[in-house]
Amino acid sequence: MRNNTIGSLIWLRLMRFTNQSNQMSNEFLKRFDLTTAQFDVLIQIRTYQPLTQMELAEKVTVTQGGISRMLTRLEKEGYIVRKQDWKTKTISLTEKAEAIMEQVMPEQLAFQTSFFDDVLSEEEQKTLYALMSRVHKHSEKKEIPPE
Amino acid sequence: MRNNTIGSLIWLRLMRFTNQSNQMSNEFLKRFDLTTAQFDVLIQIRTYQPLTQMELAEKVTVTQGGISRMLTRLEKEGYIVRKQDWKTKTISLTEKAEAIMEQVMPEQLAFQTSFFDDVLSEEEQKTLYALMSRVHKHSEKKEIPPE
DNA sequence: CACCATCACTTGACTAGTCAAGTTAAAAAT
DNA sequence: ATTTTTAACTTGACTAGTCAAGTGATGGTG
Repeated sequence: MRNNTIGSLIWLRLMRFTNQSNQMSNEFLKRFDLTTAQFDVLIQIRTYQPLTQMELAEKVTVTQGGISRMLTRLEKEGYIVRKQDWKTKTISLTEKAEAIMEQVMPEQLAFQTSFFDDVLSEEEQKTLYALMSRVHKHSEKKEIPPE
Repeated sequence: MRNNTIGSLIWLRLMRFTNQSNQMSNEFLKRFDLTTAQFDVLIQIRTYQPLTQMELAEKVTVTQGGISRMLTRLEKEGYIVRKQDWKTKTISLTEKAEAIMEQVMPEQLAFQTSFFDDVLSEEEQKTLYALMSRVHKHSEKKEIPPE
């Protein structure tokens, strides 16, 4: 058996690229005292607030435990508030986070966009998006092969 | 300013997909008592052994510190050996790891490949690979915009 | 030959996440 | 009205990684 398929080459590229661009995004966001993961969570809260931890966890595809820890950090930094509301905790942004996001969002958008705008035409980007959408959607309903 | 560009949509898909498929890969590799990160490192060692930690770190795009920790774990599990050799540490696989890799490699290759083979034609996969290669290569020489 | 720089690696303090067991408060059942 | 169940969240023990300060052996220079 040969030890490479197109699929496995794509997989590797994808992993290395996301890893790399994630680090660069962290470096970029450092000027706002944010990490990529934090930005991602704050964006979701801003869009859907008020919401519960369960809902948020699902949106950012992290476990319950992961979101709990992340929110503890964000709360300590004064970006969000959680209030016990019935048996659920309702999350919303503070003024501080609201203000920061207003400033960061357009910059981060431009930063992300530049990874693609710099090297691909509009048409190519559409193709890439379409292909990745199909791959992603398929992966969501994929099952792990049995032992 | 609108809050989405094609680029940012691609970015999100890429992040979510790699995150998702990484978790699935971890689940898959559990039967061999390996994680995706460990498999990735072992593959590189197998291909280039004997090599130094610096070289390895670069191949898997992790920092010096990261590779040091990873190798400590792999050594504890008996997968690799490090021997002080001049002022460098030379890494190589143990028999145990060699045997496991022989078994895991084709399965993991098939697993990775299935993410794409299931939904894209050969032609589409080539297109996706070409586009991602360009994006990835560009990102490697990209600079973080100044403050 | 002693001293200092340098290179390869390690380590302490973090972020970010996983899983599984442990809380806690409201709902349902007896 | 007390007990049990359940849903939402937390936490302990890990993996995986970052950065920056700390080792330790090698090798050049005064």
